[in-house]
Amino acid sequence: MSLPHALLTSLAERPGSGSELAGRFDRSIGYFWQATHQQIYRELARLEAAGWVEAEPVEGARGGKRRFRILPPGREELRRWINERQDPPAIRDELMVRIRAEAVVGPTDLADELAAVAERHRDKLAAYLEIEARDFPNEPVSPERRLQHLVLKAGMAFERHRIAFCDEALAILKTPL
Amino acid sequence: MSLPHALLTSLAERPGSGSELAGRFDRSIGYFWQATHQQIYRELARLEAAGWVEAEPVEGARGGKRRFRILPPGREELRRWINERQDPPAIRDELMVRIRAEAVVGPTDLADELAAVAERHRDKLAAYLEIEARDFPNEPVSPERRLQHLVLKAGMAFERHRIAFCDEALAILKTPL
DNA sequence: CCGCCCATGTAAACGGTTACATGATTTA
DNA sequence: TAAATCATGTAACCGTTTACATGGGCGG
Repeated sequence: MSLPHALLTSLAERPGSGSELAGRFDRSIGYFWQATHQQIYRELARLEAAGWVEAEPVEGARGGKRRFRILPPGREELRRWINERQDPPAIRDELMVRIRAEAVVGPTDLADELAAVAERHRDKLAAYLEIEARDFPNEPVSPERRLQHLVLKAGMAFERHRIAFCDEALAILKTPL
Repeated sequence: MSLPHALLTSLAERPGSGSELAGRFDRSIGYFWQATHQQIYRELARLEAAGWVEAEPVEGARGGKRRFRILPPGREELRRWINERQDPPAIRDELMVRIRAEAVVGPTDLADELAAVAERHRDKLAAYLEIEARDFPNEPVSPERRLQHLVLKAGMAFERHRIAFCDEALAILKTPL
C-alpha cells in the first residue's frame, strides 16, 4: 500500500492541488504507481488529518482549488517508510496464464493478440525513449538525477523484456507442427 | 481478472480438489498468479454454477473432498478468453516509488534494504534454476513444452532484471558525494 | 446565457487479504 | 482419546475501480 507515500513523494518534489496530482499520476509517478482522482482526494484528506500535509486555497482558481504542501512530519514519515522492510512483489501476470492455457487447450488465435500486445509495448518504449532524450540528454552526475534516470531505464527494460517475450512466444506458435 | 481462467487452465492440465488447487497456486501456476484457498473455493463454486466444471466426491478421503474436472463449456470459455483483447498491464512498483522518494528526501538507509531485496531475488532465481534443471534438462521440441519453458524463462528474466536494478541503484547510493 | 470543462467529492461494486470456524481423519 | 492436521467454508476489512453528483468559471 504505497499510495500515501507516493503522494508524499510527489508533494515533496513540488506542492500541488488534487487535480494537479491526478495529472502527475497520468505521467511521471504514474508510470510506476497509478491512482484515480477519487483515491487521491480521499488520501489527501487522510494525509491532512494526520498532519503530514497542509493546504491553502488557491486565489483566482475555479472551484475550491487548494494547493497542498508536505510538512516536516510528512517528510519524516516518508523517510521512515523508505527504510521499512518490504517483501519483493509477487508476479501477477495474466499473459503467462494465457500462454499456459494456450499450451493446454490450444491452438487458438493467441498469436494475433501477442502481436498486438508487442506493438503496444513498442509504443510505450518509444514514449520512454522520447522522455529520456528530452530529460537526460547527458548522463547526469548528481545522485538524485542518476536515480531518476535509473527508474526511467527500469521502465524501458521492462518494455524491452515484454517485447522480446512476445516475439519469442510468436516464434514458437508459428512453428509448423 | 484472471482467477477463474487460471483455475480452468489448471483443471484442464489435471483434475483436482480445492486443496490440491491451492497447492498448485503455491507452486507452478502460483509463480504467475496467486490465490488463497478462500478465493479458490469461492471461485470453484461459481465455475460449477456456470457449468464450466463438475465435481465428484473422492472416496476414502477425509472431509467432503471433491475432485473437480473441466467440462467442454469450460474449455470453450477458456479458448474464448485466450483470444480476448487485453491491455498490457500497468506497472505498479513500490520499489520505484521508494527510489524516487529517496532521491527527494534522502539520503536514508535505503541501501541496506536494497541489498536485502536483491538477496531475496537471488534466492528466487536459484529456485527457478533448480526447476529448470529438473524439468527441462534438454531444450524441448513440442510447442507445449517450449511454451512452458518460455514462461519459466520469463520468470528468471524478471528476477535477473530486479537483481541488476538493485545492484545499479546500490552503486549510485554508495557513490561518495 | 447555455454548454462545456475543471475541481472536488460521494456511492456502490469488486477482487484480494486476513482472521475465524467447522467437521472429519490420521497420529501420538 | 487427545492433539494435530486436512479439507472446506464464512465473515469482515481494505484498496481499487467505475459510475454518478455538484458547483463554479470559461467560451461560444
